Amino acid sequence: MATETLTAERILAATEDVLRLYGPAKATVVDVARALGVSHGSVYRHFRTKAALREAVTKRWLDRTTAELSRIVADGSRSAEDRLALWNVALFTAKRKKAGADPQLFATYEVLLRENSGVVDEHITELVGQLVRIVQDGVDAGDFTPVEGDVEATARAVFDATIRFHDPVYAAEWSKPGIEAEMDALLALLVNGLKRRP
Amino acid sequence: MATETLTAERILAATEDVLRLYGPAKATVVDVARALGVSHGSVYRHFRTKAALREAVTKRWLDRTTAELSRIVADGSRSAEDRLALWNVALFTAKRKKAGADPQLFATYEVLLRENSGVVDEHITELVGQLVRIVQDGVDAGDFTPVEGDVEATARAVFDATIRFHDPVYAAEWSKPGIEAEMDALLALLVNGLKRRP
DNA sequence: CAGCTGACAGATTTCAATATCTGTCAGCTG
DNA sequence: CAGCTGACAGATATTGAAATCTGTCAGCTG
Repeated sequence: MATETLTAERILAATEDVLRLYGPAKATVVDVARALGVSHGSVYRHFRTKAALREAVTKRWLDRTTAELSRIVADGSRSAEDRLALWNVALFTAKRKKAGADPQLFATYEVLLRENSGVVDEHITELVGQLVRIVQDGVDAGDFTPVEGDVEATARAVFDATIRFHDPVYAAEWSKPGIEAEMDALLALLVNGLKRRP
Repeated sequence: MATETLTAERILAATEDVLRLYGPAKATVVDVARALGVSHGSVYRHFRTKAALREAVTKRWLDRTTAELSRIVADGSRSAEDRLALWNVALFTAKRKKAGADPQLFATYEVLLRENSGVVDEHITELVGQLVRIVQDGVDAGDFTPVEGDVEATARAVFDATIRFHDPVYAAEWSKPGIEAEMDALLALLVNGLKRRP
C-alpha cells in the first residue's frame, strides 16, 4: 500500500487525536505510533522527546486562538476602547470554549503550565503583544494615557488584571452564573483607568 | 501532675505546632494527640473531623491578617485613594510573608482552597468587605465613582483585578524581581479608573 | 543510504498486599 | 458522671515487585 511518508504534520495530527481520546495522563508515544501504524522509534525521529511532541500539539492549538484575536487587534474600524473590551471578551470566550469542548487538550495545556513550558510563555508574550498594539493605538488616537508613560507595562497590567478570565487555574469559575457581569465591571474599571483625562 | 484540662484552644495550638513541623500532608490527628499527651479520641471530642481541626487552625491564622488590614480600613486620617493602595500592598506583603515564613501553614491553606472550604470563602468575603468600606468612603468623599453605581461590584472588581497578588496559586511569582513595580502599575490603573471625572 | 524497526537500559507507573489513619463508641476512671 | 481511653471497622496511604513507558541505537530494508 502507498502509505504516505511520515511527516511531523501527520504525527501532530495523530497525537492530537490520541490526546483527545486518552488525555495527557494516559496518552503514550507508543499509542501515537500505533495510531500511525509505525514503530515508536520513528516518532522520535521527528520529535526528540514526548514533551516536545506535547508542546508542538499545544502550540498549534493555542495559535488558533491567537490568530482569531489578531483580527480584532487589526480592526481599524473600531476605537481602541471598543477593541480592548472586544478582545478581552473574545479571549475569555475562546478559553472557556476550549475548556468545555476540548477538555483533554485543555488538560494538556495545564500540564505545560505546570512544566513551565516555553510554549506557554510565548503564548502569553504574544497575547500581551496584541494588547500593547491596542493600547498604543488608543494612545496615538489621544484616547488613552498609559500608566507612567509605559505602554508595555500598561498592557501587562491590563492582562494581569483580567487573569481570572483567562488563566486555566480559574476554569472552574468560568461557567458560574454572573461571571460575564463581573468581567464587564472589571473591564469598565480598566477602560476608565486608561482614558485620558481632559 | 496537675495537667491542664484539654480545651479547644490547647488543641489548636498543638495542631498548629504539628502542622508547622510535619505539614498538612503528614500531620495526623494521632500526632496532635501525642503532642498533647492524650488519646486521639479526646481530640475528636472537641473537633468532629480532622478537616474541622485544619479549618479552625487556618481560620485563626488568616484572621491575624484580616485584623491587621482592618486598621488601614479604619484610618480616617488618609484618603480613600491612599488607603486603597496601602491596603493592597499590605495584603500582598502579608501573604508573601506567610508564604515565606510559614510554608507549612501556607500549604495547609492551599489544602483548604482545593477542598472549597467555607473558611476560605469567609476570608475572601471579609477582605472584599474591607474593600467595600474603602471604596464607599471614597464615593462619600466625592473622590470615586463606582462602576455602574454599584460599590459592591466595584470592590469585587478591584479584588479580582489584583488576584495575582493575593491568590496562593501565584505564590511562586511573588519573589520575582519587579513584581512590586507590576503591582504599582496595576494599582495606578485601578485608582485612576475609580476616580471621579470632574 | 535514508528512513524505519525492534531490542534494550533506565525511568516511571501500576497494582496489590500491608500498614497506618480516621472516626466511633462501649466502658473505664478520677 | 464528665471526660478520657483504647479497640475496632472502614477508608486512605505506603511499599515494593512487576509491568509499561521513554529514549537510544545497531542493524535491517526498500
